Amino acid sequence: MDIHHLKIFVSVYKNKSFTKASEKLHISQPTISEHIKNLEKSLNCKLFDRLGRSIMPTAEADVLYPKALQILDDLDQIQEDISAAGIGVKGKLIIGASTIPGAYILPRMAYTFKKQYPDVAFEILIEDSSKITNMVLQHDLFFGIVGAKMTSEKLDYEPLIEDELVLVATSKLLPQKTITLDKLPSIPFLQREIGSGTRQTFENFLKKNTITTNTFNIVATLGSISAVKQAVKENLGASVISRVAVQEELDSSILHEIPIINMKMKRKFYLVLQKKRTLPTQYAAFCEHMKKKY
Amino acid sequence: MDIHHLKIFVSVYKNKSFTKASEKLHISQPTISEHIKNLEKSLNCKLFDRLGRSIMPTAEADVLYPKALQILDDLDQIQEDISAAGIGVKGKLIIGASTIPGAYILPRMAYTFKKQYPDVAFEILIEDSSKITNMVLQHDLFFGIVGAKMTSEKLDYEPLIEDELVLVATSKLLPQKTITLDKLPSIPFLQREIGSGTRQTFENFLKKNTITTNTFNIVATLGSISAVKQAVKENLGASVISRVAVQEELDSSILHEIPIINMKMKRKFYLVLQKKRTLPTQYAAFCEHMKKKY
DNA sequence: CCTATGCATAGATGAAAATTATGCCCCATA
DNA sequence: TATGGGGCATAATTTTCATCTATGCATAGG
Repeated sequence: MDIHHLKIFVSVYKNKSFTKASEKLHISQPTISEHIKNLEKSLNCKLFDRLGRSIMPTAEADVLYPKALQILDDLDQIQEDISAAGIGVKGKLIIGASTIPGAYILPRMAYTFKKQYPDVAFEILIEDSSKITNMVLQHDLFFGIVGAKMTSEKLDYEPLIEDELVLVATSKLLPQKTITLDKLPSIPFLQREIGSGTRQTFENFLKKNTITTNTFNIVATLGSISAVKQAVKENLGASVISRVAVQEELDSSILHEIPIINMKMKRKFYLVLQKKRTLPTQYAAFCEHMKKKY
Repeated sequence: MDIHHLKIFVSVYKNKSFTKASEKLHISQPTISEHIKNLEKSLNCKLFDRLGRSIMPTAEADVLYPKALQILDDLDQIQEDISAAGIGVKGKLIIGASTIPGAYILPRMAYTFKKQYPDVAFEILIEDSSKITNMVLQHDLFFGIVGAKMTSEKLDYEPLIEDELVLVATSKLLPQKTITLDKLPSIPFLQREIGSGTRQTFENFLKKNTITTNTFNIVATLGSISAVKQAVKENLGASVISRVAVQEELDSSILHEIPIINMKMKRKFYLVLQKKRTLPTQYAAFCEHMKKKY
């Protein structure tokens, strides 16, 4: 049984005539005869009594007719639904991000995006960059926002946000306006745990200047940005933190930034997605939204 | 869009692979590729991202999948429904009948039939034979039960019931056991109105014996069988009535039958239906039921 | 880097769908 | 009762399209 059979059957039933149906459908009358015959065979019943000059639907045809109409309607509906599927920006957005973008960038983005498209819901998954990237590779995520690039032919990286690691402290602890690299070991320092992206990035910058944190005066090692921030505020020491994570404290002068002479620790966050993957509408829209904002 | 496309799409979606789908469906992999491509074109959207070694359904595919499943299920359901349509004897039976069968034969038939098949409902339409027959010819009725045959190539007549016109009266009015034809004019007689099948049949029998009712002693002309019966019971006269219509009164000796010497007024009732018309199950079953009973 | 796996493409083949031509049946009309 | 036209069925031919085999190209895993 085939859609075409049903269409022909419906037209014959409506027009109560093979010939009229053939005219309506712009196909020849023998074709109609043939298809009705096949449909009757496949359903194993007679659908129309051929009375010579006219035809009469049988009881089976009366049963079939509304069901056939239903199916044809459903099919049309599918076409519409599929076309409409892409129109509205709505649905869930599951977005992977590493710590900084997940905590300090995405929430703001999500907020402004949701104002524009209220029918979206966000789910932000915070994991380290490599885990996020792997999830994108395994199609567990449509995209992620990460600080580290992984070399893979399958992935597209789009630079999204400029960030910078800055040395911060209270002005009480470090009243000076600037500092030189060689003075760093002399100040009490708060660091993140091993594996933290911020710590890794920082140590990479140090390595370029052939320095390690071994010589540093480490007051404490803390497991999160907010723990470090809290400790800095309480004068336990200075620390190197993403600017975006301490922007608020810098603006309100709770903390202050001490530029390190001859050292800019810029870094970028990237949108990572699979080159060949088709993005659902809401993801594509959010992607545009983010690019526009920066 | 075609059922076949949907089947293939569903299999690909389920198996997350063109090749696996092709194996399941016992068709070649290029065929699958081709069909998915066509489906994508007809829906004007991408359904799967081809990632080289694997595929991923797009958002549109996620929308399509449950709908496609639904349609396929509905189609299967149709097959079943049509097959099942003929199994149960149920539904409405609209049956045309002339007066005698409509009043004295069909109700009993309907009663016994409904005991066997409780899910049927009867509607008995009482009109004269020619009107019933025309309704059958115009497909307003599947069949009728009539006393008069009409010559038409389109119709099938099946003899159903033997009936007989009998002279009845109370034993008080006509105590004799038999009567001769020539004595009829001497007894008070109740007749039906012109146009009544019973009167016509009776007069036809008289005509064969070169008699008319002109010489009869007509006490009254009455418009229905029950009116005639009532009048006979009240000793207004004798009358000629279908045996089936007075069987009860004869059995209980309220009336008695006076055979007319050398005169048998047998007649038949026929089931009339269109040769080429397919009967719905309940009609076919009722037809068999009636033939078995007589 | 090589091989196996999986989808796409091209060309060939065959089945099915559509068409034209025609026949038969029924009905209406003269 | 004969005749013509309308309507479905059948037959033979053409066209279309689904399917196949062979092959190419890309990717993932060893």
